[in-house]
Amino acid sequence: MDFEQADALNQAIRLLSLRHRARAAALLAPLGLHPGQEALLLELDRTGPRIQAELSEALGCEPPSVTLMTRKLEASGHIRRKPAPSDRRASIVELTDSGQALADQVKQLWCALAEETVTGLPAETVAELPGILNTLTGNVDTRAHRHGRRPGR
Amino acid sequence: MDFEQADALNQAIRLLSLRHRARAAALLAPLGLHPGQEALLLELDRTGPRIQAELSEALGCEPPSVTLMTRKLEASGHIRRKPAPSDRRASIVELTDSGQALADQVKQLWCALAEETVTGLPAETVAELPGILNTLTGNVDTRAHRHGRRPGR
DNA sequence: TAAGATTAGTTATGCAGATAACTATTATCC
DNA sequence: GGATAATAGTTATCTGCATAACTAATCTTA
Repeated sequence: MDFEQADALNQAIRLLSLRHRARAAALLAPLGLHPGQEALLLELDRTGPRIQAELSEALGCEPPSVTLMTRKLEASGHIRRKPAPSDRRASIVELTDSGQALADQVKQLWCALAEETVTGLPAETVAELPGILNTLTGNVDTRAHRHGRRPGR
Repeated sequence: MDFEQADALNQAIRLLSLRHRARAAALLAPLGLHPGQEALLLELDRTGPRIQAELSEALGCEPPSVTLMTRKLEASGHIRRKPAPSDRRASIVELTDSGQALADQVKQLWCALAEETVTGLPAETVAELPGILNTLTGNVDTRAHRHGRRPGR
């Protein structure tokens, strides 16, 4: 692959990251959320209470990041942490009522953001897009090989 | 669009951002670069000396970010700043010899990263990918409307 | 030309996310 | 059982990028 193509791709990914995150931030701000926190709420909404190590794995970020996210969401009353009965090292994270309500709002925003994002693309392309992006992610994922987890999808 | 699809898309973009950036960071680290800095070097390599305001526009990040990037790259000797003759507010940024050499190395890395990223995708999809991603970026770009610049592409 | 608006750049501060180094607990294996 | 390894979580510190507030220079215009 020549440099022109490579740069077009890498730069496109970089810019999409910046702009999609910025747009998400703008949409989440009225809810009092910063980008990244919504992922934790959605994950808890999807699968129920989890310990932080599982959240770290599911969100694709490192344990110290989860520590900070949970601390802030706990401080704002959207999640609760309680000790895991079977393992005194672990703490279980779950949504509070306010967190559940917030997650429901985020889900609506999330739909609006996704629709806005794919505006103007043919439905067929839209349908393929998550799979394509997951392939790209899996190709550059150095994380998947660390804990015996197989690459994305 | 229902939440499942929307979340699949938003999450895929978020994860691709994290992993592509992390992979870039791993590749750039041996050159002594942090992710983001390579974009500035490549831009200067592409178009020659620019003032910071132009770099801010081209890189898609805000002026204070450019201030910090240029300061660090100047400290490491890869770029040089000189006053603009026609505008005493502006400073012109250009590559040093070491910066030019570094940019050439980055260009090679960039090709390797792009090829790694699209592994396993059909060539036709790869060819369409930058355009698709730029469309997505343009759709969520709140920046383009600020300085009379038309969206993406 | 003098007043106001715009633009280039910086500083201060806040956030997300990373790694490194550490504690406390649990698992493994001789 | 007891030493060792692995795991859950935290703290400290680093990065990039953001906004807000500011200075200095240039442009506009009345």
